[in-house]
Amino acid sequence: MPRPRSLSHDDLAAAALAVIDRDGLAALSMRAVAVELGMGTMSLYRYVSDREQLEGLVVERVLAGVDVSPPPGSWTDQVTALVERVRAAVRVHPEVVPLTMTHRHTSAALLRWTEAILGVLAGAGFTGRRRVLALRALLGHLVGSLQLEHLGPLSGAGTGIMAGLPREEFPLLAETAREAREVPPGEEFGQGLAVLLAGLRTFLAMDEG
Amino acid sequence: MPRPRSLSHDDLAAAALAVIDRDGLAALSMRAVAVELGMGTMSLYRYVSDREQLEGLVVERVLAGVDVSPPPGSWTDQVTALVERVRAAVRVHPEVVPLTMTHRHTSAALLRWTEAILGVLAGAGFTGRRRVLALRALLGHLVGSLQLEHLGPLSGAGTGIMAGLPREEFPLLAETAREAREVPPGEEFGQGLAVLLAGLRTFLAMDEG
DNA sequence: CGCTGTAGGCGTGCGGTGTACGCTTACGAC
DNA sequence: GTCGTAAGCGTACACCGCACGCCTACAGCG
Repeated sequence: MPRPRSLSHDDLAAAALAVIDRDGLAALSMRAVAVELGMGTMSLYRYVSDREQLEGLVVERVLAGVDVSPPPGSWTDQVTALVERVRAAVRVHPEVVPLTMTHRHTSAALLRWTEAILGVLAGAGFTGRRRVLALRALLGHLVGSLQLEHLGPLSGAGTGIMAGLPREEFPLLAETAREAREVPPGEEFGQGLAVLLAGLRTFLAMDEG
Repeated sequence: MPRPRSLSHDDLAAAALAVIDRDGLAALSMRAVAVELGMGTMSLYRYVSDREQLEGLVVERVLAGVDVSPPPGSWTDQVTALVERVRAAVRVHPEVVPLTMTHRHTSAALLRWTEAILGVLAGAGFTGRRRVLALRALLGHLVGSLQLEHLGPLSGAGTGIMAGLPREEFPLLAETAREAREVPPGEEFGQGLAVLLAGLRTFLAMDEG
């Protein structure tokens, strides 16, 4: 009976995401989001109990569009597609990567995605503890790659520094870093995933044979 | 000729680490470290130009003790040992995990470690781009596993929530989460690494054959 | 011994953060 | 038209990193 809400949770998330995309994750603050929405800072707390919860809404918004239906193909193709879709969704907003780490376990979208991955793994013959470890390994690769790519891409400054390291002390590192500068992020991620899947396939074969 | 320094960089790092271990990473502040050292907040800036640099010192201290000499054995055994040593060093101070992510590329200890890993990979026959991708995959697994373990261990609350999910909507997730609660973190990490190494081995064989 | 210059240590203050609390005000139902 | 509820906001507090300037302990020198 009192006045109706003028904003939805998704409006909040969109405003926060706009701040992040424009000014970076460090610029995300309750005040900044309030300005973005044209309202007072404390008004946000009518919709959200916490900065924490607002961050969760942002993550949810980023991940909400991910299609969790496995495409036709082998189980490795299906896993690859599902993992690549998450990566693609996150890469559109690189600055939210740290948030996806923190709020990983509260995202409904990610729960649905995990269920889909588990479905593929189960269909491939992974059961019990093997399935737990397979999921965890895939998740580890996804998280690790996103993190590495975000705060130290192969083409970035860190690699440049390594490439210029004294060759007598770090011969391999210097050479490898020079090589690394020419590896595009997509290939890095994809090949790493392929290695992991090859390993999982041998484990599966061990189990069956 | 003026009065001598009364603190070393390592003293600062030790004090900061004490704060982190006692009160958590969120409690790390220049003021808290100063209190820990029994001095004024601004005195810290005689030793350190920045909070950023102080964090770097903490990471360096945590990683400094890691032995980078590969043990005898196969190349996979050597890689496993080196990776496990970093994991062991970081696990002593779980709260610094996020810092190790951020300051990864500025740590001298980690550079030496990377050089050692590359030495093992080179000895095993990895060259050029293959070596880049192998290193990156290993680093991805290390980072991802540390991150996952830190903010969502299999035995933690998140897994418990998943285990209690509605079975009609998330049948596999609920079942897998129940199974996951009994997987110790060490096994999770070790098996994931084993899978990755199995994959790398097949890639190496492909290259040779 | 006393002087002197360097650099260690510290106090204050500024602009930022998240958010607790209480007020005003718009609105739907009677 | 009146009333109750909840939306929206202003103020205030405790915390943060850090710029700036002051005071002072000390090593080297005459």
